[in-house]
Amino acid sequence: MITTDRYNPHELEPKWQRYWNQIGLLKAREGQGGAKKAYILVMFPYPSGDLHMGHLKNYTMGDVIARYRTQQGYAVLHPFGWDAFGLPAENAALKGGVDPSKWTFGNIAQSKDSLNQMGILYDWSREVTTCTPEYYKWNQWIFLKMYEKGLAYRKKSYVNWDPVEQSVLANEQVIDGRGWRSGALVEKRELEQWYLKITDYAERLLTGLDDLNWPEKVKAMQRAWIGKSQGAEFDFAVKGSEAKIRVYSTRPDTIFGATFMVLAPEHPLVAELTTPDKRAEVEAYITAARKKSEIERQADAKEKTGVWLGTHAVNPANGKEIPIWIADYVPYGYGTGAIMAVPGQDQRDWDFAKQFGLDIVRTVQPPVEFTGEAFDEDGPAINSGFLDGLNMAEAKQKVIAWMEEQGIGEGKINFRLRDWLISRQRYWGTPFPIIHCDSCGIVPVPYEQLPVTLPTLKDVDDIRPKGKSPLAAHPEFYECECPSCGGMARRDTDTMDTFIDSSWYYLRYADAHNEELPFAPEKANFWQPVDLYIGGVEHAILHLLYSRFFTKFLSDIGMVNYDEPFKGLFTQGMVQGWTDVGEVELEGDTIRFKTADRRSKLDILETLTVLEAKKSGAELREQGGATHFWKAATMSKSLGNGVMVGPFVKEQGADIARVTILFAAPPENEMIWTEEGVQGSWRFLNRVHRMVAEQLVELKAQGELHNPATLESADKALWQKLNQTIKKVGDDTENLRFNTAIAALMELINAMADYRRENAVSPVYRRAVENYIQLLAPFAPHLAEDLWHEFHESSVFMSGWPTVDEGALVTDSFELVVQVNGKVRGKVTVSAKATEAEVKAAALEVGNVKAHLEGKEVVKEIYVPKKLLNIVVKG
RNA sequence: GCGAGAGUGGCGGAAUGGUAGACGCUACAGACUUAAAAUCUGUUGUCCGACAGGGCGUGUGGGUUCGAGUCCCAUCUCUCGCACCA
Repeated sequence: MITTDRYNPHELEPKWQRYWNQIGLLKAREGQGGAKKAYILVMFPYPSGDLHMGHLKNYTMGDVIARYRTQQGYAVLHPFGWDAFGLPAENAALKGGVDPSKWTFGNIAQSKDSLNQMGILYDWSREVTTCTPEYYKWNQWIFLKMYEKGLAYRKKSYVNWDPVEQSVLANEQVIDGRGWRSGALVEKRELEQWYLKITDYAERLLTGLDDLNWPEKVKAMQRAWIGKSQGAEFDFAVKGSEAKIRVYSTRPDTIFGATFMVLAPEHPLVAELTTPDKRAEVEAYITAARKKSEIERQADAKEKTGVWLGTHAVNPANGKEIPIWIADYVPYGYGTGAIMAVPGQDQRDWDFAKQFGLDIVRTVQPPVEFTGEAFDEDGPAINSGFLDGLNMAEAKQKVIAWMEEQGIGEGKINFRLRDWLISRQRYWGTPFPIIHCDSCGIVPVPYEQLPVTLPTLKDVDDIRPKGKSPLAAHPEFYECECPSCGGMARRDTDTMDTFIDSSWYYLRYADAHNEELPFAPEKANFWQPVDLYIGGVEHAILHLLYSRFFTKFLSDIGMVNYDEPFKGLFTQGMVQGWTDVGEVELEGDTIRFKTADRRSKLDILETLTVLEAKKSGAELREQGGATHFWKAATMSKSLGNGVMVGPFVKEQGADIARVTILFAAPPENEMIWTEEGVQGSWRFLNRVHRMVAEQLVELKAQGELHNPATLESADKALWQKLNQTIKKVGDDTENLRFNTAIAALMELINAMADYRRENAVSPVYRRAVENYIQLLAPFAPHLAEDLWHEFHESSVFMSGWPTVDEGALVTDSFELVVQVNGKVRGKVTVSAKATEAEVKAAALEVGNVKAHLEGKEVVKEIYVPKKLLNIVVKG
């Protein structure tokens, strides 16, 4: 019941939130709605406590779609959970001595509160928290299944070591040579660790991308990461040795131009191929290379380093002896860790050859105008014996056939993707269900003994990083009986990468409380695949690739009948807030910062000109007699520029926040949260509120709208505008174009206000008001529900989605645009029934058109029915 | 260097090859008010013009077309991602 003329969100919002809980709105029910199901998923977060508007954008978008689909009568699954294992909980424990579990659940409660206050509805009965044994038991189960299939294995190898986290990292977690979380320079260490054989799925992970409704950018990133290349693998004989050096090349056609060879410093043949007089130099180089960080290795690609081993290989194509070098520009992990260097066709080899005075032979003829160094494009082969004259494709084919005939090599496809290293030397994660037994070796924990539970932390000091697993300090955890021989044995004390947790959580939602299996296949199959997955683009490779891998594996063992988890993906833009970067002083045209903290976080130079500042979107503001530098920046805890959900909702309202987020910009763009934007949302919702509140009595007194087809003039126009809006809001919501959907609603309320200036409340107006509330409901659910209950007993979300009266979209007159030579010269309203000749006649009557035709010869007329007439004249 | 995408008012942004700038913000003017806020009305790309109307206008240069923000070619700038992977 509307008790006041004022729109009072903080009074009505809690009321309807309680109501939705009561009626179980958005509780997922398999089979409801016939065959129509919608699985709407947002990437589950790490539970970090209080939320700000930046956190809320994707949840709001998901909620809009979930509510929209509910209104349409779909069976909707809109679940939520917590990616709860991970470092911050350990850090909090180290800092404050809090138990990681307590800390995590405290944060979850706070975050949940923020979500509820925003009116974001989930089926909380399916909530998933990854740090609970009920969940991670199934990480262990899946791991054991992979172990059985040979997809989980142990390997000793050079791994990425994060010296700050004191743990190893997967390749995907090393960004620009630094740990993705700590930002520390990653070192190489040789360790034995658990790996998952994601490389077995490389081809399927690549081809599966084609049919996905994902942003092209994300697909491109995954393709690049998988990095498929076609070429050949073949042997070079070593002079005076039995050893053969195997190389991989995508350009085997250039083999005649191979004038030297390069091995990666870690290559196992290096020692054997080094002559005694070179040994000291070579060993020094290897030691130096190992110490070098990735950053240093990449620092200046032009500046090549390397050492000749003192020996020669034989080019199998022309029998020439070519020197063997080692250099760190050849990565050991890719291909065979050795290359044939063809400086004529490869710039890196060219640079290396120039640096060390090695031979350069072109084997592809560049065009005459070519002025570059190495020529890596197509052209006729030269200096290449039996390949001469052939183009690249022909030469490749021929040389591979020749290699196979000679028995020295064959065609080969290579991937850049490496196996996934999943061991972590951390406490707060899933223990490996593996036992090491001196007599039996590696023994998997039997399924019936799962879960292997994480021991309670006794001493905070255990998790202080010291390079070995904290669980090794817990004999009560690792001491065990070997399931195979019954003797004394030791559990694996590492924990799993937290990305394991997020690789299948979307399947657990389908059956969150199953105690027999990770999920029942038939339940997963009902909901899968996810129809719309919303999250940040920062997960374009890591999480999305791992999840696809897991789904393909689970599909292979018959757990699901889909092998792509996320049919639709949407990557939302960030929310920025105005940020006080710090106090500055002005010297003429130059701004100089007095503080560095936020300035350096935002990568802003210490001094810059006023013009540069303006160009970057910054503003100078006077406050308390000092000048401060303000700039929009992504909301974050560390910058302190987040608009917090709790206080905002209390003072302004959840619907206002939702509309502000949705209307400000297209959802894939970043948006800047501003006070003006909030004002605009308030004005809009207030108008909607008044539209009902101020004429409630008249609205309720109206009868049903019976025969829309007989409407006249203003009524007819309103009916048409209403139906156009129903169509537009529906289409836009389908396509996640919330900003234009809300713009259409604003247009309609403008049209309705115009109608009321000249007309009394009428049945068609009442229908428009009711449909308006239904269209508004996904975006501003509290207000819509409140207004809806003025007219109806049940929820607006159970009221259906308004259908478009196609007949209303057909007009009986239209505005014809008249152009002369493509320029608009007039407009005239014409009956829809008018013939083309009548339309033209009407157009020629327009005064301004007449003037432009004066004394000219009409050459041509183009008529676009019901829209436009273009008269082409000459003279 | 390679890949993906984007350049439109003072700002965020709209425009199935067919009226460029919807909708909102800002600003200005007016109404209401003792006053302010809120609200309502109007104006708001730019230049000429009192109006009618006209010229110019979607990064730049070409092209296709009766007609181009949209399609094609070239070019510049920006954002994001990848980057010694042969």
